[in-house]
Amino acid sequence: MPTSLTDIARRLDLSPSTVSKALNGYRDVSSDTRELVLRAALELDYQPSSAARDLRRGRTDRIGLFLNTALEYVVDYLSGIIPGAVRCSQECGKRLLIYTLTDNDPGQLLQVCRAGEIDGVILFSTHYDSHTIEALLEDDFPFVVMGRYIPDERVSCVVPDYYDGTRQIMDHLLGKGHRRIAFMTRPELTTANEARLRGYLDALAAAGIARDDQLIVETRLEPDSGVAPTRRLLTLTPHPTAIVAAHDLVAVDVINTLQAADLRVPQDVAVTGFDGLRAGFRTLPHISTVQQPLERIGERVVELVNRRLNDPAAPPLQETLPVQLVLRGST
Amino acid sequence: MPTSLTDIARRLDLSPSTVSKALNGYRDVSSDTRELVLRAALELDYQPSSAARDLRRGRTDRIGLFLNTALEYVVDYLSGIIPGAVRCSQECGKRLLIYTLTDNDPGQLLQVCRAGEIDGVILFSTHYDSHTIEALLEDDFPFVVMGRYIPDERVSCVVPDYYDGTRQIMDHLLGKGHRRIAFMTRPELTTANEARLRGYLDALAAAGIARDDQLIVETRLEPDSGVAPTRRLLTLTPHPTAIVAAHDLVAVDVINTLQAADLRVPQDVAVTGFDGLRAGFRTLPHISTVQQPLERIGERVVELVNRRLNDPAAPPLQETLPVQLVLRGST
DNA sequence: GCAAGTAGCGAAATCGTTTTCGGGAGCGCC
DNA sequence: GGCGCTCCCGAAAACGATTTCGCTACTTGC
Repeated sequence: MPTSLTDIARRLDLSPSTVSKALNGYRDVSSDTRELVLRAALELDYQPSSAARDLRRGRTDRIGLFLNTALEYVVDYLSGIIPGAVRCSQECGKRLLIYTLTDNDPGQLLQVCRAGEIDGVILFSTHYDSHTIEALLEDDFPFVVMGRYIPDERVSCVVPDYYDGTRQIMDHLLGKGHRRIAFMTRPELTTANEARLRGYLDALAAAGIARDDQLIVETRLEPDSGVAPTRRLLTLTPHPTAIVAAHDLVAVDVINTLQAADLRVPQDVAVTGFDGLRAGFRTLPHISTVQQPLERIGERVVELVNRRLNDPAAPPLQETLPVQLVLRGST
Repeated sequence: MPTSLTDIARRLDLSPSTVSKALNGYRDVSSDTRELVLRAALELDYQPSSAARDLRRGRTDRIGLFLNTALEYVVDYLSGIIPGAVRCSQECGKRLLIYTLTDNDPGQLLQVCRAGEIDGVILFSTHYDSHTIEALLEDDFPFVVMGRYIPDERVSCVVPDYYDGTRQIMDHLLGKGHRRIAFMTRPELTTANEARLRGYLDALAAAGIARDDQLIVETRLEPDSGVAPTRRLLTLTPHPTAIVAAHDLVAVDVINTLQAADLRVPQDVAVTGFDGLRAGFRTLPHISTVQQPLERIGERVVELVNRRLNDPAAPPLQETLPVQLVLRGST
């Protein structure tokens, strides 16, 4: 049995109210008793029951982030996001919790929110779950979507500039003289993929290069998902001289596959990634990529949730954060 | 305002007690009213307030896992552990929460435990924090240590067989004819490192090879931490023909460094990893390693916490799980 | 017809806080 | 001496669930 507030009260022959007020910095308690209370609390390792306190105050000062554990990509990405999110939530006096979904069941997210386990939630699903979002809106529950643009002015989101990032990559490759540039996209029709594809096509058009659908291939988020598409690209004659991968983890597969086929990177084929994950350093050469401001995304996403918590009437915000081309060895 | 139990009671003209009993499967409520209650709960999207319920029941059905976000290694390792832990905790009717420590402050862990936010906790710190463990023992708070053997019969832990794994690696390398085998250890004096070192030395002794301290080098857990030690090993004449890395992420660095020095893996130098992380697939060749039963570790660790929750008198258990040598291209 | 049992429900206590309200003591001021 | 004020403190009502206990009405058994 942990020590409770009444334990301290009994020990000092005070009322629970006074003890509570002493601990919470109310002014109507003498500095002498405050001193006594604080000392006793320290001695007894007192920690207020979070359940009781949450119940009474009607809030938890906790923010949840839901994680789909199935995907390696998610973990790498999150490890970049979390430091910023944690720091920011601490500054806001909140705690960041990561919930692990079993079977990626979005129903659990709604359960947790409705049960009041958390005050707000950060959505980072790899699939756009419109039902969940609709339910959260209906419940008027604070949430922010991360890494995915949601075309709905009622929902806040923080996304990197996919379009600009892709154009920067393309301009870089075109500047190096590449003309046959392959593009790897993902099968899902998200606004992110759409923005990247648009960046690719616009850049080609601006350079006066005709679109060649054979050079546009799909990859998934699973491990080794970049291998097969790369092999397919190599069967083309002439094969592309540059491959724009959907993200860094795919780029790793691409480079490994190319090197296994005795092609040199970047001399024979240049490769680019996206996101700026740490995986980009795990190949030789290191991967040229578009660095997302991961920490900053983490910060902003928590800030937006927090803003909404402090002011329920705060209007939703849709933020696009600038990205940066990082040239390493693969181009 | 989410719907509460009394909302349902008012709507159906019942008492809160009856509604609660209907929802919780008590038998002293007619099937008719039960039906009504369940229907109403569904219609109103009712979810019991977790704070109120936790407070009244004196438990939360939540298990916490504390994460030090600073280290890449931790994230990779955890992504292997989590699926098993999540599945098992769901089967036990618990939820697994990941807490993010700010500044890796162990005080926060005690706060969370004492506040009753969770019923039990899984410890996975990269530093052995004896004060935290002592405090948890004193509070009689359920916890299990993961991936680290704690020489104290009062604490439960689940660890892979570091000694056997290292011996398997060594026997494999010795069988291939290697005689100059370098060993990378970590600076901390943990039982895990000690077991690995012992495995290395015992294997050498069994093969009648003299210990050479120049071949034993230290690495840290940070990115690129394998680069410098590898370079140092290459200055030796003759340089080692095999390098036993502390874990897979270091092995990646080792391989990259070797290849950058125009040495072929495994023809010129063989390399082994440890743990069986996904990073082992991100090099060419893939890394020969010792596969930890990651999912199983996740399962067991949750099971041990759960066992302790169901039976407070259950004696602590210290489990060593078998590991498996996985040969890929790097040896 | 009566005692005993059962089914179905509600009243009320409880978990440990927070917060409002009021009250007594002490003081200064006119 | 009365009035108003400040300073401390405690009583008590919440928050929303769970759970014990008791009550009524009805059935059953003899």
